[in-house]
Parts: sequence; structure tokens; C-alpha cells
Amino acid sequence: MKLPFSYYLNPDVLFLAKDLLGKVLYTQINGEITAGIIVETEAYFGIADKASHAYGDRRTNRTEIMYSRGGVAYVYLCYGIHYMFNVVTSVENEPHAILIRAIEPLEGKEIIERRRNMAVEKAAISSGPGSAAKALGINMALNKKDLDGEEIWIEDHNIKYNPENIAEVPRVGIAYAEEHALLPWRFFVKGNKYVSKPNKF
DNA sequence: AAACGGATTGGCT
DNA sequence: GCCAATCCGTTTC
Repeated sequence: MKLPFSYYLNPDVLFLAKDLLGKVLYTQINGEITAGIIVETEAYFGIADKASHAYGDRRTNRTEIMYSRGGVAYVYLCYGIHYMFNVVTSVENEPHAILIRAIEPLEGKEIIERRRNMAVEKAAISSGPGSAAKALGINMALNKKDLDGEEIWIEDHNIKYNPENIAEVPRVGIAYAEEHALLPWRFFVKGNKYVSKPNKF
């Protein structure tokens, strides 16, 4: 069930970003287990990607975890308010990462409702990277954690989507990335209500 | 040592 | 739709 460490070593971050759709992301925070089906991702293509924090081989305290081998969590704070959760992928020193932008609540729905202070029927409960992370209780404490541990992990529940039901569109909020801003590296499950707002193009 | 700005969200108009 | 919230990693002085 739990994805093996080897899964994350695949050097093809675009394949993995698509393949993660339908996988189930789990967290256990203070003994409370919650999980959601991944329905939206974005790929960040290492040092060659102007939208990536590791663009131009920028090794800093913040980005160092991206250079680790795949299968660890990269969490950072955005706008001083929102935690963003990324899956680090590929081999060591290849800083590829996948941003989890939306999940569909699956387990521990009452806990998720309490964390978000709204009903699970509301799409906004886990739509968008900041909301999805909050729904699962993700914060800086989970940064650098192994994805096969007891606090955060991903399972394969054999949920499959047909290729025609997966949208491949430009990423969100990276206008500064110039020519890389238009690359279709955002993937989501068409028609899923938990997919984040910018879903028209 | 100080200033800058962002892989965003949600509340108000 | 517009805009404020809010903090830390990074850059600049």
C-alpha cells in the first residue's frame, strides 16, 4: 500500500506529477490520521526551471532539502501565512519537486473539518496548496520528513484516471518565470470539485 | 542589520 | 473582483 522509496527516485518529474494523481496522501499529527486523494499537482523541474526555488542551482538553507534524494517532504511558508507541501523526487543532487495543489478528503473527515472550520462538502476545504496542506495539518514540523515514515506518507489505492480525464495546463502564480511560465506542467483531474480555482484557460 | 517580496487565501465590495 | 494579512528566506546595504 505505502509507496516504496524507489517510487520517488524516478528522474522523470513530469511523469511522477501525473502519476501522483489518484494516490492517497496521509498524515498522522498527534495521533490523528487524515488522508486525501491527490487531484492536482505541479511539477518543478530542478535547476533549469525559472519557476523553481532551485533555479540556477541556488543552494540555500531553504532549498537544500530539494537536493536530497526523492521521497522526502519539502514544506515552506508562502506570504507568511500558507504552508506549501512538495514531494521531492529524483536522485540526489537533482532538485526536482512536485507541489500538491489539491486533495479530495478521504479519511478523518471530521478532523479535516475542524482544522478548516468548514464542511467537507465545500470544495474550498482542500482546494489550493495552502488549503490542502492545512486540511492535512501540514506545517514546518513536517519539512524534510521521509515519506515512508509514521507522520506523512503516500499510498496507492489503485485509483486510476483515463488520460483524457487529466488536464495538462500552465502552472499558477509563476508569471515571473518568463518563458517557463507557459509550460503545461500543472496536472489535475478534470471535473473534480476540489481542484483549485484557476481551472479555466 | 534592514528591507523586500512571494508555488496564496478568504473576506469584503 | 479586489485587496489585506503576515513572516521568514533571500538579497542588499
